[in-house]
Amino acid sequence: MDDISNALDHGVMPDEVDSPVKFRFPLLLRRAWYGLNQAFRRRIVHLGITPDQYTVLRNLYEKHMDGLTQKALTQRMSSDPNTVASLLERMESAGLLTRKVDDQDRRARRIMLSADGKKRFYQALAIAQELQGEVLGALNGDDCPRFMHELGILADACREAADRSLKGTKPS
Amino acid sequence: MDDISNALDHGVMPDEVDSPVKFRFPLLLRRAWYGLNQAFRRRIVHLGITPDQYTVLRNLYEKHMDGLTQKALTQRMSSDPNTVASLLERMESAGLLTRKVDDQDRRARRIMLSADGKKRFYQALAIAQELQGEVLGALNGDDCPRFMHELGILADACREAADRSLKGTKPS
DNA sequence: ATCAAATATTACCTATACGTAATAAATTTC
DNA sequence: GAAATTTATTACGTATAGGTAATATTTGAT
Repeated sequence: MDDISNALDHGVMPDEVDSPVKFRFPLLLRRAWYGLNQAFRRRIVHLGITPDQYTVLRNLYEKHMDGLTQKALTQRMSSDPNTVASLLERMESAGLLTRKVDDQDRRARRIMLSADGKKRFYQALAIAQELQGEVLGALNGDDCPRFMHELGILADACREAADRSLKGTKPS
Repeated sequence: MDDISNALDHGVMPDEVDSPVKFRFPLLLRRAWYGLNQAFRRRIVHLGITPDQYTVLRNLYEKHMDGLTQKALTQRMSSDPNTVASLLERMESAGLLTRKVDDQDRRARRIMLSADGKKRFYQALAIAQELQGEVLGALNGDDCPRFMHELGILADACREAADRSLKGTKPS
């Protein structure tokens, strides 16, 4: 252990030298994600919903005819069943949506947008689009599609790494 | 209100048409961030630390001579004073670091890495670098620097939007 | 020097993230 | 076709995000 310790102590500051702060993926991702969320949260607080709740509303809106099960919503949100369950519980109490046992599969709950949820979604949608415009405006318009494509590749790589890390540490 | 409702109801599915899921910045960011965190969390759980705690350790390590105040750490982590306070409280209890009143400013607390914190940081660092390699490997090596540069621009834009959203909604 | 304004942190609260275990219903197996 | 397995959800616990208010200190203005 002291070998490593000593080596690093008077050696390089790992990743501080070969990857300056401005180019570290995790740091940049963190900054972007928290910044975007904070901005959005502050702009929709008067609507009585949070960024995550907006994400739920949006997913439900895009499937407003037949709704979604919690499982399906969990996947679309890149989230977790436990998180989604308590999130939906709060949203149901707030009257934003309804939950009823699914007809085909009585284990599942089918979630549906309420009229009030729909109304609040519309208001938040306009704010979200305005914010998205402000943020993406910082990037050269021509670079945007390629950037999003590459971010998608990295996002998939992250998810795959997470899945691999579940069972035998790294079963390839 | 029904105007908007009707317009959207048989009009386009906003952003579902003009921005397919695979190109929505917030969705991709969310997927990448949660995926990366989950992967890292699962790989370091045996060290008894979380991804956020690793971020603290790393920041302290890079300043291991004189430590950091909570305020400084908060900024470097793109985080929040409240969050950092409770995070450090847990880490101090776990023996990963020490907190003592700052000599120059007795309002502030100076945080310093403990020997054990340093040891666990080294172990997590190797895992972090391995993971980073796996994820970034999905991207063409030549595209990486430009991508990081653009992500940095967007991250800054997100933070600025958050700051603007604090006071008068959008004071420019 | 003294009182007001700014600042670092803590205390307390609600919303998430996510791990583990329990439950119930659907699916597979022998 | 009943038992074993898988799957959707809930229950419960710890960690983090971040808002508001209280506290202690430092700074700035008079």
